[in-house]
Parts: sequence; C-alpha cells; structure tokens
Amino acid sequence: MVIKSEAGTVRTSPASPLTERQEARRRRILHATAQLASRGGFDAVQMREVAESSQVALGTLYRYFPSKIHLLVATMQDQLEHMHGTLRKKPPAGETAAGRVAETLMRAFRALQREPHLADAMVRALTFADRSVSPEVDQVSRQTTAIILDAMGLEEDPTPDQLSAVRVIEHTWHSALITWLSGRASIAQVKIDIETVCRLIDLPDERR
Amino acid sequence: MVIKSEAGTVRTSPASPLTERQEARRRRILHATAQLASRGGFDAVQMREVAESSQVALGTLYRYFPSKIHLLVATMQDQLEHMHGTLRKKPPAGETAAGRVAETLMRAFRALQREPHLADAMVRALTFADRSVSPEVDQVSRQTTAIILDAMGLEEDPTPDQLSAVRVIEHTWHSALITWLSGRASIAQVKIDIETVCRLIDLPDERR
DNA sequence: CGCTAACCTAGAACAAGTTTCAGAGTTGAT
DNA sequence: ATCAACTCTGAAACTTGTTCTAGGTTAGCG
Repeated sequence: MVIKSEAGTVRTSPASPLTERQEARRRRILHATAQLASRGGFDAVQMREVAESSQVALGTLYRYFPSKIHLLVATMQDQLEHMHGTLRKKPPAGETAAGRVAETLMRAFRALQREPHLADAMVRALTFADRSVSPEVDQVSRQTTAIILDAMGLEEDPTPDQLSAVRVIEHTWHSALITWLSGRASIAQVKIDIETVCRLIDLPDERR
Repeated sequence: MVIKSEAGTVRTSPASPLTERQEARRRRILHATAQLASRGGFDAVQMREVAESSQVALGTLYRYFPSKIHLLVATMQDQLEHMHGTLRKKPPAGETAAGRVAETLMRAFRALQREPHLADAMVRALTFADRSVSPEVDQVSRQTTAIILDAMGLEEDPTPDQLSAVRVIEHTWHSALITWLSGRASIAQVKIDIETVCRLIDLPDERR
C-alpha cells in the first residue's frame, strides 16, 4: 500500500483557492469515486479508473488526492456534509438526548444501507488511514461529533463528561459499522449496540 | 489489495491436523511476521520478506495464510492467546466489575504500547479485513470477549444486557486503539474513553 | 501581446500483494 | 518398497497503487 506522501499540494488548507476549472475537476473526481465505490466498494475504486472516469490524468488525480485513502476520506467528508444537511432538516423527536442521538445515528445508518458498497469503501479507508491522513480523518471526526451534539440539542456547551460519552459513541458507531460491513453483525445487532452506548448520555453522576 | 481467496486449504478448522514440520513452519512464519511488524508496522510486513525470514517459499506462505491480512489476523490471535494467559495470572483487584474491566484493558493497552508497531500492524489488519477473513476476525472477537468476561468475574452467565455492554466495550477498545495508533488521541484520552465505556457495565436498569 | 511559473497530460517505470506453474520432495496406504 | 496424492520450492507473471519524466496548456502579469 505504501503511503508516504506529505500533505497534498492542493489540499493544504489556507492555500490556493482553486480556480473554477480546478474546482470542477475536483468535483468530477469525487463524483467518479463515489460512483465506482457504489459498485464494488473499496476494491472497485481503482486509481486509473477514477482518473479515466473523471477525465483527468493519473498524475493530476494524485496531485489532488495524494493517495487512494485520501481520496476516499475526502469522499466521506463530502457525503457527511451532505448527510448533516439532510439530518438538520428533520431533527429527531425523542424525549431524551440519548433517544435523539440513537435515532439520528439509526437514520444515518439507514442511509448507509442504501449504498453499502460506498459505505464499505469510505469506512474501510477511514479506519485504515495512517498518520499521513490524520488531518482529514480528524475533520471527519469533528463533523461526526457535530452531528451528534446537534442531535443532543444542548442548551449550553457540553460538559467534559458529555464529550467523553460522545467520543465513545463515535467509537462504537465506527466499529459497529465495520462489523456490519464485514458481515459479522446484523442490522439489528448494530441497532442494539447504538442504543446501548447512547445510554451513556444523560447518565446520573457516578464515581469518575 | 485484491483478496479473493476461499478459506485457506490449511486453516480450515476441522481439517488436516498439521504434521510436526508443518506446525514448525507455521510457527516460523508467525514469528517472522511478529518480528517484522515490531519494526516498521503494517508496511514493514512484506510477504516476500516474511517468506524469506521464515525459510519458506512464497507460494507456501500463501498456502498457510491466503493473504497478508489473514497472516496478520492470525498473528493477533496468537498474541491475544498469550495475553489472555498473562492476564489470567493476576486478576484485577477492583471493587466493581466496571473497574476490573477497565483495569484489565489498560493493562492490555500498556502491553501494546511496548510494541506499538506490532500493535499497528495487527489492529490495522483487523479493521481492514473484509468478509473473506470473517471467521478469523470473529475468533479474535470471541477471545476478546472472553478476556472481558473473565475480568468481570461473573458468578453466573452474563445477561443479554451485559453482553451488549461487552460488545460496546469491544467497539470502543478497537476504535480507541486506532485513534491512538494514528496519533489522533493521546494515551490519556484512550484511558478516559475506556473508563467511560466501562460505566455501562453494572448500570442500574433503565428503559430498554 | 508575450513571458513565466504553475498546472496538466500521456505514458513509462517501479513496488509490493497475489497468482501460477513446472519440477522436486514427502507421505500414507497398500 | 511402491505408487498416487499432496506439499514445497523457485521463479516468473500479473495487478494495482504510486512515482517520475518530457512536453503541451493555462493563468496571471507586466
């Protein structure tokens, strides 16, 4: 696999603002990636094919996304943004924060079930990512955190305890997805796990 | 990566009992793998090198372990067994089940910290594994469950609720390890996450 | 308009996981 | 002991991610 690259030339945050044509290229690439992933999952996303589908030279593809993992994590960022928008429209109606978070995650889960191969590609990339992709993975994590905090519908800033709970929920979310994607857990199982971990929210204070 | 293989010829569970020489080969392979992994992690485990180090032809290596992922997951099985043995010797002393489980996991975590590269190789393989490795990954999961249940020190069989909690703890364990390995979480952070999730054990009954 | 730096393209080349195959070497049953 | 069936070896080939090169294109700027 051999991922050595530095942060990409293009993606460096406050760098070049990308011309219109460049923005279009980037979009074509992400679109082609999602399309290929939606068919065969991780393995079906082949860099040469992505390049061809998006009408871009292989070298250019690598200039925009320094590795296949970067590419798929960027795809996940893209999809997550979209999902956050969708979820925001119909906030969950549950009584408790725990219930609302569980409902939100299950909604996201159902969305992923509609494109299981795409989910496979994105989640596998996310957990396989090494340090060279940390900034991007971290961004995904922050976005996920935002979604969960949104669902909790807090009046004020979250307490440290609540933040811990949210982190654990994220852990469970990712790992449960993986067990589902690799066929080792059923959808029902994932539901139970999510509901179980959500109980950590609004939990009566206990020793540390 | 391209993993297509059927269940390996050799590893099929109730199959051939492996002659002594074969057992020795298998052991040499696993030893070489752990050694290479302990240096550079996942990337440093190169199939050609493993074959050479363990004095086995490349084709033979693939007969024993149908892919690099299978090889690393088998290595994890091996290490886990070892660790379970070690942990069993000095059972944790905490008051609560939650405390004992957290202590046990932290002990395991400290062991992994001693060989971070090896941990990296094994954990990355584990989460990257696709369906073709499910049986082996599942075995790892069962072993982990056993370790946790041991730490809980139950008198009787675990309740369904407890089993759910254990599954969530495992999710958190794996995912927290990954965030640590990829440098996105500190050791202290992992500790907090483990302690947080362990609160799910002996939790007063609540709705559903 | 014309220049220059940055960007893009096509294609070859390289690296590492995986497959294949012909020819020994072992083994187990008769 | 002998034969058939497996197993192991060594080496080449194949696949796909990644890097490199040489030459054409574009964008901003004087």
